[in-house]
Amino acid sequence: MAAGKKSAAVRRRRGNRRELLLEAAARRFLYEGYAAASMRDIAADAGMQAGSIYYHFPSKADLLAAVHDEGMRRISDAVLESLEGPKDPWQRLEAACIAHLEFLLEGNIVVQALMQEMPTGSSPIRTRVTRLRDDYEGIFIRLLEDLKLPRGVDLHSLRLMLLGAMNWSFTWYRPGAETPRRIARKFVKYLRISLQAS
Amino acid sequence: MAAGKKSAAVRRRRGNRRELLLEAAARRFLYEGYAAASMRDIAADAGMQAGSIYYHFPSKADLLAAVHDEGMRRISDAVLESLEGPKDPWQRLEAACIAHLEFLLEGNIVVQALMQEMPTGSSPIRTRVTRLRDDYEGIFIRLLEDLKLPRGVDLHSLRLMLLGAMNWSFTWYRPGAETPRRIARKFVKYLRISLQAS
DNA sequence: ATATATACCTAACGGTTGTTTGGTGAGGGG
DNA sequence: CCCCTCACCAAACAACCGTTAGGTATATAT
Repeated sequence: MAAGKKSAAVRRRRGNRRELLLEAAARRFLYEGYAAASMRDIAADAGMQAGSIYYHFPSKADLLAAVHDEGMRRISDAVLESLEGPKDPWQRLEAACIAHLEFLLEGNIVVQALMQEMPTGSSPIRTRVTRLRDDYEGIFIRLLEDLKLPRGVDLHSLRLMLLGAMNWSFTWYRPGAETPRRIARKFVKYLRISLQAS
Repeated sequence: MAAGKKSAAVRRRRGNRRELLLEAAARRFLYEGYAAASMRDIAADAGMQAGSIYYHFPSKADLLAAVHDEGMRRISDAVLESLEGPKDPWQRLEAACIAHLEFLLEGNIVVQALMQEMPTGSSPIRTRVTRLRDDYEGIFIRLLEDLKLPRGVDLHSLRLMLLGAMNWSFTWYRPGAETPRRIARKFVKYLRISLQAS
């Protein structure tokens, strides 16, 4: 069909520019924060005018939401892909943590922007982003369940502890020192020693 | 001396208003973020005009720095005070973690404002705040050293893991559920099982 | 060749921002 | 009584903000 062909070509062009905009926005949001990042600066980084952003996104808040959506999608894909290889439950947890930290600390800027700022207030945007985050963390809940830990171990607190330690590393990580892979391995090792002993 | 008497009275008046301003600023910074919080709103919360802030602080950035200074001072005092009782190293660590989490999750708004936003860029303000933070975390390094853990345990990573897990709890903690005290106890318990077993 | 949709640009709008300036009443010291 | 410092107020400043309206070049469809 000619109609389908055209549609695909148009989508490609639109998508390219849109993605450029998304990355520019992510970078500004990450380094300056949402409120301090101006639409004019974001547009300039993407090589366009401020008003042109509104062809792609209806508002600044929607732009932030789009960055969050895309970031969550990318890190989710990466973690799920890392789980395709290993079969042993502890190896699977380790693989997921490595993927999580590598994407968070060295991966795409869109993923890193997730750490800087949640959409504030109680807007519908915030609730949707929160749900995306919960879905993602659900992956780790299932991984912890598969470990068949002794009863009495609180999987809820455990997940919060592990993800908290990893996410906070975003605030102190510096590229020269320890790799994300080694950090992830260490955190999992500590937990493993702990919980197998009990 | 009459001069000394007057000076004290003046200082008291000045200090009271300044502190009110500091708490108003902390609340706005916490709930809206630094950039989104306007000097007019902060001033209104403290019952004064926007311009009057500049009698107490030379700029908005300095106001943020003052909030950080005060917050770090308060949580440091609280943690150090919690260490005056217990003698056993593990009990001391637990006491410090409880004090840390209680102040962070339920304590004064000035302390909570610490979690929202670090001063951005590479300004001298940021470096000073970073040093304050390092000093504070030094308390925990010393507590971990006192545990006399088996060699091979990386105290550096351990501190980052423990503090990371605790600090990140700020993002998911909700007042109705588990208390900060119980959360802190759980985190320390996990570590304790882990490291004594190895 | 004409029509149409896409992907922008230019220019402007009203509002808000951090900050400055000049003034002012209260209250204690001499 | 005067004076002076403290702790503010009122008003304005230029700059910048998110957003909108209207125009336009390009590429495709007919």
